[in-house]
Amino acid sequence: MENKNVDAVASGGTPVSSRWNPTKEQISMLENLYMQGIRTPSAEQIQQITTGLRAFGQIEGKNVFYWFQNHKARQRQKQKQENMASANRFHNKSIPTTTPHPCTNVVCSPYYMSHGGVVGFYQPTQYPKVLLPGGAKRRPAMDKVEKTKVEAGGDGNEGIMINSDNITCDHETLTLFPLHPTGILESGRSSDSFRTTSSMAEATINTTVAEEGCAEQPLIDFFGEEASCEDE
Amino acid sequence: MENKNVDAVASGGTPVSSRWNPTKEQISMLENLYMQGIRTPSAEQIQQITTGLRAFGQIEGKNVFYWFQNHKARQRQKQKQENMASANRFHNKSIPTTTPHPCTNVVCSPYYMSHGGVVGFYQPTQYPKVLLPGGAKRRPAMDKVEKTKVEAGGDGNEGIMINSDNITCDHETLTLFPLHPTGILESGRSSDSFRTTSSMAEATINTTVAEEGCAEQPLIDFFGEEASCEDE
DNA sequence: GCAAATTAATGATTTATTCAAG
DNA sequence: CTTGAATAAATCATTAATTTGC
Repeated sequence: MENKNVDAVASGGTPVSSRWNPTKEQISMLENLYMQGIRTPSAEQIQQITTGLRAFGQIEGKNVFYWFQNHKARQRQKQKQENMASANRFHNKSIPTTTPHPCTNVVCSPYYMSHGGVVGFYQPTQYPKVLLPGGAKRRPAMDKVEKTKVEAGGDGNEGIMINSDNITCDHETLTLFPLHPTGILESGRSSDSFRTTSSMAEATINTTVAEEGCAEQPLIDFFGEEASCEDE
Repeated sequence: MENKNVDAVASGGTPVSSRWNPTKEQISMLENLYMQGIRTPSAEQIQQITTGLRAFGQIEGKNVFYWFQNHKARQRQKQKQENMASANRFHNKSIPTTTPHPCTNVVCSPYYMSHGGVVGFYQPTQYPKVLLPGGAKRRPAMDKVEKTKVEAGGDGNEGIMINSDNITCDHETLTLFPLHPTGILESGRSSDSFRTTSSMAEATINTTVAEEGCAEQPLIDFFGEEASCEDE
């Protein structure tokens, strides 16, 4: 009963599970990461998380990605329902089945981390919720700072920024999963224009194709040139 | 005047363009593909298209993915506006600023290809639009074709299926971009459970990291184990 | 004619919704 | 019913068109 997800690609070579079945440990760790404030992990983070969690069972990057997406969304809607319910308790009006515009400004959890870094497994009872007032944009980054010449010479301190909705991690050492407190990772600068979850859309398919050399490739090949199978 | 997008990574070494700037040829080809019915290319297709279009300039898989997403969405909303406008001309009622539910069932263009295959650059004047009746599901592709044992040995004829919303490409040889009519590609079996745009969420980051061996990796490393940098 | 300012297009992300497996 | 997976809608942000003042 422990080993919930059988490896699924066992003997026959045919995968018997079409979708990821997370292990207890995996879920626990993902939840922990979420608790630490990670809502939309960057590509690198996804990669790291995946690599880490792979020790506990079959997992891919997209699983991590989807997990965060879904968890965030569902936590939010749960929150929203709770909010609506409590508001309803106050006003005692019947909720119309088609919710008109139930204040969509509520975000889930900025979740200020404790200053030190290592947070571990502690469970906060409640996430601080913030109601953005009407005119609050979602991404405070670079509002209109002279677009034409951005690199004029400002502080080169944009750092990692984690980019989630409004995570305010103002220190650069984000200990994502300090099981061992020895992990002193220094989240260096990503040194690229990527910052958000461009983990998706990288179109890598390295799971599907790119398995057996050239023989599996020619699906489109619309140029009709001598399909050189060697991408680059 | 002609060469609109300069290479942008020319001499200085600093990339001055943060986002993809498609070439005229690239756009033309993408539009052509779209016209042929491709709306949500599969991972393999994205890969192929990207490889093909790379001959005309810097391009990545995610660019292709995003292009199709955006183009589809914007074609759709353009259609919707047109429909709304014409309906408005009939009824002569003031449009409420918040459109109630203006028949969202309209899809853009199934676009039956000509039987031969080679279509080339010809431009149809108008796309045949179809109105799905109410109960049309969104994903007709591979309704329940036993994912658990994909390669069991059934008819290896699932082909590419294009999987868009309701593209009805019932023949397997979809010449995507027959500049040279010599491209007789046989759309082989994809042989995996992937079919839709799982091109996203693959979390590959091979653009951002994975550039300089091990030194760039340790961002998360949450397990604190001897970060072996070799994923597998 | 040209560069700064403004607007329009559109590439890139995030969020919401939906489908279906377990 | 829960939740992984996928897609569509909404939104943000950057680049090209364009206008405008000189």
